[in-house]
Amino acid sequence: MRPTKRDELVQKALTAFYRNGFHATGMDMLAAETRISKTSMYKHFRTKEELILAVLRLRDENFRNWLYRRIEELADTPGQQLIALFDALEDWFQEPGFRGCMFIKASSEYQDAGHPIHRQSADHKRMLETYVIGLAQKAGYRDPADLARQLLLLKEGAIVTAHLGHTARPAMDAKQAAIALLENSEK
Amino acid sequence: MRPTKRDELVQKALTAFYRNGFHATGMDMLAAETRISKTSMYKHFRTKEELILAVLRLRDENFRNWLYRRIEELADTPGQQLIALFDALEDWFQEPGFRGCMFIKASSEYQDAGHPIHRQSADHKRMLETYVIGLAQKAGYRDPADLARQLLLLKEGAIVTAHLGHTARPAMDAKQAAIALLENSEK
DNA sequence: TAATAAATGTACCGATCTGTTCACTTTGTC
DNA sequence: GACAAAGTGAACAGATCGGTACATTTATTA
Repeated sequence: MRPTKRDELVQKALTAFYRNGFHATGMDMLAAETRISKTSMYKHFRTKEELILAVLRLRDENFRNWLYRRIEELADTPGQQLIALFDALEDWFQEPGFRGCMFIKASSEYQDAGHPIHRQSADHKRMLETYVIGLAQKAGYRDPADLARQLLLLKEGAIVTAHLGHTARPAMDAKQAAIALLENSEK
Repeated sequence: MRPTKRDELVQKALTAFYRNGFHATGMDMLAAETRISKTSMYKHFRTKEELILAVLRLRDENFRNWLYRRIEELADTPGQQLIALFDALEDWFQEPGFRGCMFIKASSEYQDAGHPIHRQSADHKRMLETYVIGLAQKAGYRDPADLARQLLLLKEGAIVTAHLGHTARPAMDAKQAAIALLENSEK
């Protein structure tokens, strides 16, 4: 189907929420910034929460697609791709508008474990975990899940540290640590 | 010296902000929850932001004191203490009210690099870094700063992952990774 | 006991919040 | 050109936002 006002709204809302936060971004402000009328917004989404959930779905799709492709560009073998993950992170951290992970932010503002926004954020992290476990399996490691979880701790740590410190350095710190972990892991 | 209303307010505000978030916790709600009148709150703090900054100061003091002591209880030598950090984290994750790192949340809701709340959150992380570098130095590692930054990435990653996944497991994942990193590091 | 400081309750301010209503204009399709 | 779908602007509701005003009560201390 053709891209329409709805997609345009979700895309622009993503930008606004990512830059300003969820609670801090009101629907009036959103209407002004996207130049889409409030009436129209509420015709597509019954509540702000539904809009946020749509934004998170788009973010998940965009981010994972980007990451997977970038990793494939950077490395050929699964073993090298596990390391290339951190080179991709560095690219991300160096982007001008980098403000950390949208899902960490979302789960920070909607903390209840049962809240749809919190659950959807957790889903995103689980999908990434599945992906990295897959790489570790293909690379032939004996405990791919353990290894993947450790690498992902480095990834999450690098994201929040890069955001708080306003530097891309954590990407390379994490990469060095990841290399050490891989060298230490049995096949 | 008896605890004053001011201290009581800051202490209770900490609990409320930690559980509900900063934007989502209004001053009226805060007054109701702490049973301290709004008038009184605004006599001690001119703005909500000033209150939040006081809350973060208290949190920093409480958390670092707790962490340092717990680590000293758990291990004697600097080398062992670097690992005990992750046992301490596990204790924290298992506490009933655990909701992640207050400073990550704060910097998530107040994202501008120059914002006082963001800066103060970054200060907290810097002080922790100084502490861990100190341990790595005393333990005799050749590149204590590099090692400390890597260990801290594991720590931050474990915190956000424990919060999102509602499990304490990331503490032990991080601990295993930390042990591997230490074994791999030259003295 | 009297003076003083600290805390209270309540009502209020203007602004903003999420969400709705309504009359009107644009757009795409047959 | 007719018609329906989609989008618009502006006003509005009821609640809440951060913050203030004021008169009253409670504690501390001389």
